[in-house]
Amino acid sequence: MNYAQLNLDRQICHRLYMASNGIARAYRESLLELQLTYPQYVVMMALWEQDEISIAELLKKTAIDGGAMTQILKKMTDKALITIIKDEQDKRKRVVKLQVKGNELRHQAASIPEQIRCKFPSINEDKATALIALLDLINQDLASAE
Amino acid sequence: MNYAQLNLDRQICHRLYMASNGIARAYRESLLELQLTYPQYVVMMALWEQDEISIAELLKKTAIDGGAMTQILKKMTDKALITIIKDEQDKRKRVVKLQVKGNELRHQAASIPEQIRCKFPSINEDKATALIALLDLINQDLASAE
DNA sequence: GTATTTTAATTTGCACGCAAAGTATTTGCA
DNA sequence: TGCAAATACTTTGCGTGCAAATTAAAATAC
Repeated sequence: MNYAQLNLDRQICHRLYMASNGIARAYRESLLELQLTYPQYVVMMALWEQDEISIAELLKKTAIDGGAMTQILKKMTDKALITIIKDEQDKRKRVVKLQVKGNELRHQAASIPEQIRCKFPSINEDKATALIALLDLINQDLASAE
Repeated sequence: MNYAQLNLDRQICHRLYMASNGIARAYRESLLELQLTYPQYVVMMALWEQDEISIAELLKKTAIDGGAMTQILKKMTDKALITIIKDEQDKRKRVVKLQVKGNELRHQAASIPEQIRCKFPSINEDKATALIALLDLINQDLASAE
């Protein structure tokens, strides 16, 4: 039996695992001053792009797990960053809305992307573009497999 | 204030987040029949490559968190895949050793890499090579930042 | 017009990832 | 020699990802 593939196999997925965890760690440091975790930051980014969207839309935009989202939104509500409004048209839906504090946080967050970029000096614009294209292929394969 | 970067920023890291979670999900399905989680599978792969290594070496090879490793090894010990031996030279160290059942599992695992590869038809050999090179840059940047 | 199915969201239980604190043991240095 | 620092691991508490079960409301079927 040929076991060589068991090594090859680890090449992409394990590197992806390390990179994903590592980047989340890199964010953690910068996000500490915003009192946000990385997934909470992703939710904020989604809301800064488009406010007052339903939880279902937020799940689609962020690719965060539904069960986790409930907890994440609860904590963000506790921090007075957002409020959750019942949709009167469709009573199953709930709409997430930024609070004043949530909008203000955007100013503080503005420097984060640059801080993160500095931590990856090897990734110039061309490499970033190439990496994005490759990751999109993976994510498309994943999406079409569902 | 320019908020455009908040979108750009998400491009790489969020795609990486989705890809990493998605690939782990893809493995979960195949690993179900082996009764292994993905991190447990990574530990097995490391041991199949080199048996009887210390926990510290295993941590280095797998990039798994130390606290998590203790729990993972405990579960793998319960499943009789491995045993943990005290190092007589250095009593702080513990050595992980495959049991018969752990070695046998290698046969079943041999088909996993091919199963996973089939789930990513867009990633041919060239693209895999390119992706690996880019991820290595990210991981190097992360490593040198510590 | 009621029953079935689908959709939206929450809850639960488990497995990590992570930081920080704790416990041994060993190393190194004064 | 003795004591502080480093190393190897474990423990704890929290946040999240995930699957599966649950609840509620809307859409669809019949």
